[in-house]
Amino acid sequence: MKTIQDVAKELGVSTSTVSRAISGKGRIGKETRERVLKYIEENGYYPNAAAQSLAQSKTNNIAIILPEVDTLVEMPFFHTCMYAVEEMAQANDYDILVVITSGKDPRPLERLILNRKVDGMILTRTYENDCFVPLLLEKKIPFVTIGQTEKEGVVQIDSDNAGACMELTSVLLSKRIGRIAYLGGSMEQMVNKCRYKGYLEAYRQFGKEPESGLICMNLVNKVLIGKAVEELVKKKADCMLCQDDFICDEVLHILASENIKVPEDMRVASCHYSRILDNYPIMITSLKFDIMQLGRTACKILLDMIDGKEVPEKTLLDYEVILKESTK
Amino acid sequence: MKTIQDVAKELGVSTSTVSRAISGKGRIGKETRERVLKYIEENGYYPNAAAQSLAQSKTNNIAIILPEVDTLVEMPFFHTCMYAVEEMAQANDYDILVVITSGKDPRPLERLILNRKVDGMILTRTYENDCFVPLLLEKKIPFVTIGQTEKEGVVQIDSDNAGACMELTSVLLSKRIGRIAYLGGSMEQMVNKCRYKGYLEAYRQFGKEPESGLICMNLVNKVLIGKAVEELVKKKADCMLCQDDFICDEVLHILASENIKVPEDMRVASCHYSRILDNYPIMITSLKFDIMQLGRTACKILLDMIDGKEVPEKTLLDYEVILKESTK
DNA sequence: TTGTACGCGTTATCAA
DNA sequence: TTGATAACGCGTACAA
Repeated sequence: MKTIQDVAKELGVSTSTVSRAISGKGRIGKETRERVLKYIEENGYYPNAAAQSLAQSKTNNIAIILPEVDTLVEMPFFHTCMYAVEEMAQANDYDILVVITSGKDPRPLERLILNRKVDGMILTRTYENDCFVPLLLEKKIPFVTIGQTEKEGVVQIDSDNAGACMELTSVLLSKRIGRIAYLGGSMEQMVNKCRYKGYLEAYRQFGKEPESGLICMNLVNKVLIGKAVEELVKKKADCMLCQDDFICDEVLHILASENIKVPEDMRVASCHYSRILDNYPIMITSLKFDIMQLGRTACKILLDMIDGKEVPEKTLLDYEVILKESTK
Repeated sequence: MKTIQDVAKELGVSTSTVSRAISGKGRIGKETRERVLKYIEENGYYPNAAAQSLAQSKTNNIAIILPEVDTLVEMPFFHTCMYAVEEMAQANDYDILVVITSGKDPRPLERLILNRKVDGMILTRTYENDCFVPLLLEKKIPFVTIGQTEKEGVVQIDSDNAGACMELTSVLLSKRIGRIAYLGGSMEQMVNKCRYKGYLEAYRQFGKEPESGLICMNLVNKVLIGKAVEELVKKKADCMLCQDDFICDEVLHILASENIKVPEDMRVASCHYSRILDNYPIMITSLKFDIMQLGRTACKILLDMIDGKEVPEKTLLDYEVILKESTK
C-alpha cells in the first residue's frame, strides 16, 4: 500500500506538499497541485483512514441506531431510514456504522463514543424517558433524533405525526364519523404520543371529546388487539383509527375473520401506511410519510452539525392524508 | 479524553506496562497488571480506536454489503441477516459498517478497502458473474458470501437451497402432483439458480422431466408474474412452485382475484417462507431457513478468517420443508 | 518484569 | 510557495 511519503518521494516533493494538494487546505502552487493530483490519479493513492482519523480527530463515520424489531410491518420503516441515511452519507464521503439495541441499554453507544469510532449519531426511534439522549448530551457528541424528544436542545427531525393525525381525525369527524375509536400501541414511543395528541386535538377543535371507552392503549401484541377490537365492535364504534400499520394489519385480519365488512359495518384508518396494507382487497385510508426524505434530512443535518454549522433544532416534514374506501 | 500516557503517569509506570496490562500480551507482573486494571476500571480509560488501528493495522470493523431492495417481501431477509451479523460482531468487539449497493458497482467496496476501514466483508447476495468477488479476491481481503459462488476458493455460507428445493419437489411428486410449474425470478441471482437445480434434480430422481411449458423464468415484476399465472392455469398445471415469496405473494393475489381456489383448483408452494405468507387465509407449503443462524455463522466464519484460522470453504445450513394445506 | 524509543500514516505548525 | 518536524495515541522490539 502506497503512503503519502511514497508519493512525495517519487515526485521529489515533501509530504506536506502532497497533503496540501489533496486536501486543498493551505497555500500551494497551482502547478504543483496539478502535478500531484495527476500522479495520484494515474498511480493510485488512497489515504489510510486510521492515520487521518488520528491526526484530525475525525473518523468520517456516523452511527445509526436501530431498535430491535422483528415484525414484518415494522422493519420497512427502519430499513428505509437506513437506506436513506446510507445514501446521503455515501454522497458525503461518510460511512455508516449500524448499531442494533433494545431501547434500554446505552452501553453499545457509549463504547462507540469513548473509543471515538464515530463523529455523530442518528437515533431512529425516540422514547419517553429516553436513556440514549442524556448520554449523548453528556458526551457532547453531535446527534440527531428521528422522532420527537422532550429534552431541550436536542436536534430532531420528524414527520409531523401530530399534525397529520389531527388532520386525518378532523377529516373523519367532518364526514360525520363521530365515534372514532383509537387503537394505540406502546405509549413509551414518542411517535405514538404525537399521534395520540393529534387525535385528541382534532376532537377539541370540533368542540368535542372522544368517549374514553373508545380509547385503547398499549396494544402491543395480537391478543390485546384482538380483545380491543372485540370490545369496540360491541360498543359500536364508527371507525377504528389504528396508531400504526402493525395494529391496522391485525385489525383488518380480525374483522375479515369475523366477517365484518369494511367499510359497511366498520370503517378503518391507519396512522401509517406501509405496503402491508396493500394486501387487503380494500384500500385503507392512511397517513403517508416520506421516509426516504426523513432519513436523508436527518443525515444531512447531522453532517452539518459535525461541520459546525448552525442547524434548526426542530425539523417537521410533511405528510399526506390518503383517503380511500375503508372510510367511505 | 484520557490517553494511555495519562494512565501511565498517574500510576507511575510506563505506557508499555499499561498497554501490556490491557492487552494481556507480553510478560507483566500479576500485581502490576491488577493495579492497572483496577485503576482503569475505576477511573475509566478507553483506547482511541484510530490509534490502535494505525498501530496494529486492524480496524475491528467489518462491512456488510446489502443489495438495493425495496419490496416489503425482500427486506426481511437482509434485515434479519444484518441483525444476526451485528449481534455476532458486537459479541466479538467488532462494529459493522453497512454498504448498500446495486449488484453492479463495486467502487464503494473498493474505496472501503483501499482506505483500510474494514478488516473483512460479508456479501449478502451473490450473482452469476459477480463483480464483487473478483475485486475482493484481488485485494486479498478476508470475505465470505452468504449464498453460493462459482469461483474457486471463496468462503461461502448458504442455506441448502438446492437440497431443500429438491426435497420439496420430491414430496410433491410423490403426492401424485406430477405437473409442477416452476415460477422463477431473476436467474442472475445464485440463490435462484440453486433452487431451480433442486427442482430439476427431483424430477430426474423420479425418472421424469418437467414439461418445458411449465417452466417460467425471469418473472421480475408483477406483470410478468400475472402473464405466467394466466398461462399456467390454461395449461392446467397441478401446482405452482414459486421460487421466492415475492412471487408466491403475487401468485396468491392473482389466484384469489380470479377466484381460483387453493388447493382445490390449484396447489401452491414457495421456496422461501416469510411472514408475508401469513396474510392469506390458507397456510402455504414452503421451505423455511434459519436466517439468524445464517447471519451469525457467516459473521463467525469471517471473524475466524480475520484471526487467521482455518475455515471450511463451504458451509451448508439446514432447512425445513413445511407442508401445509396449500398442497393438500 | 519494566522502561525507552521508535514506527504506524497523516495533518498541522513553523521556518525557510 | 514549500519543507522539516512535531504531534495524534497506541503497540512493540529492544534494552535495562
